[in-house]
Amino acid sequence: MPKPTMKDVAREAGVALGTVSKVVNGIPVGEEYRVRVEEAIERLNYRINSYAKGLRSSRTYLIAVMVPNLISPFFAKLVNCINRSLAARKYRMLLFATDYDNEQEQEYVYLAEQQKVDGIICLSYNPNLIIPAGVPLVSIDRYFSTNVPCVSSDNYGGGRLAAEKLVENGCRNLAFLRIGSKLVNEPNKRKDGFVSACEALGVPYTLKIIDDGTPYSAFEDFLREHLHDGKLDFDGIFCVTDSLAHQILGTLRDMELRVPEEVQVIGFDGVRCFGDMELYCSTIVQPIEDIAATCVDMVTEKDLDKAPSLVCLPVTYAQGGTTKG
Amino acid sequence: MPKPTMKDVAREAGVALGTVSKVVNGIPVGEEYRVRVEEAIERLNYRINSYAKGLRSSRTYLIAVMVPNLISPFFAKLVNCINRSLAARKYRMLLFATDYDNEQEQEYVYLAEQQKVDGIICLSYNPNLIIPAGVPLVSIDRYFSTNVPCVSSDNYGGGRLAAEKLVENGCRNLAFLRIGSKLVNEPNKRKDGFVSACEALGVPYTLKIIDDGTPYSAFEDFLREHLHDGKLDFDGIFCVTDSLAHQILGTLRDMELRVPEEVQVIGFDGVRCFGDMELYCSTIVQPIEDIAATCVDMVTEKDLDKAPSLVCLPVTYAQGGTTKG
DNA sequence: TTGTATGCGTTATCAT
DNA sequence: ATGATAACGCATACAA
Repeated sequence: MPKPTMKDVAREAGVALGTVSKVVNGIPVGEEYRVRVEEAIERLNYRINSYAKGLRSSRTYLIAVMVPNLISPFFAKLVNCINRSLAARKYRMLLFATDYDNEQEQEYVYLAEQQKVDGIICLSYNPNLIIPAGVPLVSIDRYFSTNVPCVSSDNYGGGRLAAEKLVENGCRNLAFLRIGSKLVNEPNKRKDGFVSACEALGVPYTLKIIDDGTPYSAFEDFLREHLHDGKLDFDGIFCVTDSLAHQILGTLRDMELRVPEEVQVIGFDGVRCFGDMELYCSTIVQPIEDIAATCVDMVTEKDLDKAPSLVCLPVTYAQGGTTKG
Repeated sequence: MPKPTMKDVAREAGVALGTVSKVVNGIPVGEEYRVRVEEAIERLNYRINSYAKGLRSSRTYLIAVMVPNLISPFFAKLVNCINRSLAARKYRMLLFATDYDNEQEQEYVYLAEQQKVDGIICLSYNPNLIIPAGVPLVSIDRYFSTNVPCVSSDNYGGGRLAAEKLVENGCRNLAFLRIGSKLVNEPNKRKDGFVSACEALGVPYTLKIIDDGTPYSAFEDFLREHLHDGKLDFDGIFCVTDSLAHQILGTLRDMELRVPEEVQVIGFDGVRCFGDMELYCSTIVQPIEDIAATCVDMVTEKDLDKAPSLVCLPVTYAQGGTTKG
């Protein structure tokens, strides 16, 4: 038994095809007709065919979401929140994990286009990503151009906040640690904010920025160079991500430096153990829910053109045990 | 400028519509024609409309994936792996997060059906889930019935392995800790395997199983009851998940019990910090990649009927610092 | 081997 | 307000 179509429902209900369509789409129709159609739908267990619908109308209620992966808890939670926001608006989500592969990302954008998605939410660091006209696209964390809205957290402010918190907690000599691709400029804003606050506060600081390919041991070497008689030159370290902070904490432990007594550490992201338990470290928390909600708002909005080209969401500080306060 | 259709390509290339369709679908066609069509496609930047295609043909290359959420690192990694396996076969993924809501799960199954997905991979603990005929569905971790293939890890074997490893490492008095819904029977297999191994090895054991609503402190109370003069009755604890093990480790630390010297702890899942760093604890590792690959294999296979109704994948033990070996 | 014509299930535009 | 009918873009059986 092939799946019933509107035609079958119409025959079953003894009404015309168009009437069924109206009932299905909530368009007003005679009370008696409506009931008959609804009963017929129930009896036949009819379900609308979204392909036929998508072909005819332009709305598909499908949004493509592109992220590097779901292994990283930050991305995972982001996608989780986006999924919820989307579901609340009756949108479905087509998910693409790009694994940071530029070619794949481009491929997926085209795929999304041919899937006739109503929009794309993408977190990509591909500098050359070609964005097809006609499909609303919202970018997370990466600014492409004025006509591609970007939503991100206030990385600059977060960097400032990190420095301020460290100083507030008594630190007098700071370090900023970062690893990652040179192409990605958002993390650099964290650095810029950090530097700006250090200078405003008149606190000395050191930057250690290593490239993506560089092994982690570069940081160990760096820290060891700054270790004299069991005492570290720095009493406050700001790491560009919680993940890095977590690694650094391990290294500090190996060096027998007590945290937060001798060195205080702040990360960035606000990632939690098992997704919802304790923080890994004191950190600057990204407002993931807000980012997700904002993206969904924008991408499902009719007029993406008149959307702001950059939305910067406020971050907050959270004490996670690796700072004094 | 509306998007070009096959008709436009045909006109541009000076061939018939059918010829374009053949070229697009890789059906042999005269060399000269093929080239002309491909050039026209390139010129017009034509992309096939998957809704029209989906309407016409029955394959949509869309698979629906349903999981409770992506916050839990286990689910996140699972979805990540499924996404990869799917992509490798040119399938797209429609993602639904159910938040353990039975009603939503049912709703999503219907949605998937109307989206004409080629199959559904679902991780649901809904005992009454109605599975529509006609859409291949593969279940993860939950056995529905013989005609719904289920793939899961060897929970029973994992339970055995945990007990064996603890005993192998010198434990003489074990405990099994579990929290969760009574409805979910897979974790009970972990318990059953654990019990079976304990009895085979002649090692005394205690079970502490609490209900989903119960606060975590029930475990703290339990442990404190078994603490005499700073010494715990148990020297080996098997926790039903890594997440629980993680919490228990915190409690043991508060009780000033040294791990693994005084008490050894084994979790279940094999979850890692930040998705890819160190383990949280010694653990029984679920073969997530294999589970994902198996699901994708089965759900994309033509004849799901002749698939085995239960595939049980082997787990492994991994030392994560909370056991002696 | 290439072209033509029909229909997939729906929506929307018409008359009625 | 309801019913008939023409697209939507593509695949395919059939004719050339």
